[in-house]
Amino acid sequence: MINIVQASDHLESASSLRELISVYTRFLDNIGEFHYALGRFDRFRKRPHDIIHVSYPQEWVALYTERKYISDDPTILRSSHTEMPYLWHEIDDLRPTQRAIFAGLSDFGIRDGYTIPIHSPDGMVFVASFALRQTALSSVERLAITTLTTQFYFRYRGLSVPAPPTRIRLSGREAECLRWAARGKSSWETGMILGISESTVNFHVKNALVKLRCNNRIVGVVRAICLGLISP
Amino acid sequence: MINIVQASDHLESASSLRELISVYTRFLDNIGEFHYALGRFDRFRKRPHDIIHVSYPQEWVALYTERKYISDDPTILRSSHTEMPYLWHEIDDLRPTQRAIFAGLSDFGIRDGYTIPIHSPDGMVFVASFALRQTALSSVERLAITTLTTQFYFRYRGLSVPAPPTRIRLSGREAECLRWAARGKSSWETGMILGISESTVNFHVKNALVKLRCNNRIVGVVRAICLGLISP
DNA sequence: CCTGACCCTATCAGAGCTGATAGCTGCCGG
DNA sequence: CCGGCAGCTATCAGCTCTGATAGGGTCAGG
Repeated sequence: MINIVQASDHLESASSLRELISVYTRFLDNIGEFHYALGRFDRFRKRPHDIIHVSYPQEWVALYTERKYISDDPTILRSSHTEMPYLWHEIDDLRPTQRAIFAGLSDFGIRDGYTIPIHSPDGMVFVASFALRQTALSSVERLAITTLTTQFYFRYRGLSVPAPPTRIRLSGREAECLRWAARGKSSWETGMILGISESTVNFHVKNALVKLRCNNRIVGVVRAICLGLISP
Repeated sequence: MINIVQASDHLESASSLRELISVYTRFLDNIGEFHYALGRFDRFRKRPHDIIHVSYPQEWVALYTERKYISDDPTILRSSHTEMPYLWHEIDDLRPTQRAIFAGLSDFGIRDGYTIPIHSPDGMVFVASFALRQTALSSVERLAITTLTTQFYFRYRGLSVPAPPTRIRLSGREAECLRWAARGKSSWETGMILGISESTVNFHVKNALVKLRCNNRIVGVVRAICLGLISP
């Protein structure tokens, strides 16, 4: 059995993606024998944003790509609806096309698997899938994989984006006007509520939009909410 | 140091929320001495959906409630923007009202803390905060807390009754049109993107607005995002 | 005292959205 | 085979927002 503390330390001190992956896979290989795939997806459009690492058989990857399985992959689909790790056999209600994917996998001796999804607030999902050959995973192995993968993900995220330096600040009025817009009030109504004129409301909203770098109040409101500058 | 494997086993076999919390807190108390608070929130409206467990000083809880700190709590705010655990001193750009919260905490000897957010795809966030007294957390302790808390969360979610799925269902076109509106596209532009006419886009958006029971697309977009029907 | 940040007001043309109304197709299940 | 639903198209009047421009004010800090 691997030493999770040690593994975590190694992951945390990785200074490049390449190194991170090599540390991760090395520890993973000590847990058991399986193929795995790590990627990041948009939860709504199923397109992969980032394929981080794949150790599936070459032929399977080719088939998967060729047949565009990604748009129907039940593991990715389920991952976009849940934040809980799951075993593949727990997935029910498969469409025929999805059955075909699992059938294809069984040609490679893969009967089951384990997937860990991690959701970001921006709608992205990190999906780590582990394809099992013969043996099922013990609860200890699941714990090790989950912990290792979580730590991997944290380090991966720390390494990948140097954090967007978005320090946008709205003035009190700007935030207020946007807030009422977010609640469905027109500029005139907001003016009534705040006791100022409609033009002033428009003025504040427009200044807010400039700060938020967008050109209509819909995106403005969405962005302000996402940035925590206003709440719905 | 605690045995994580053992702790995880105990958490997994808990058969009630009460038991789960008692197992969790027992193991947690072996790691170190700190107050903690576990809750689940709506990422947009900051209202707590569920306060699972709080071990903060009684007086602080009273003060927190009385002064409605929850709507300005920097740890909750940050948790709704990130899926990464963080130490409280890493939070910068505090508003005066937020400074007041931390100042209030320091009266209880709390100088720093550690928070773990876990996001669900439906826009809920589980937030686990650990208020540290004197000593900082070692990386081993952080790992233990994070692993323990993650396992706790999984079991907690497994135990809690699955929430009734949202009644509102948008058709593919409706969601698509709203999605593009949320990204700042006008009806005409959306029409170009989807290869349909501007009037059709307006038609779909309006139908979506009826379903979402609101009368302009700004609230429509906000609500659809809150309900997890589209992503920002 | 000057600068910068914030706040307030206004006007106007043109683009964009809302709300009501009317009618088309194709598909699915009862 | 019909009804219902999803999808698509259209028109039109009236309201709302956008973008540019041009003024007014307070207040704090250098």
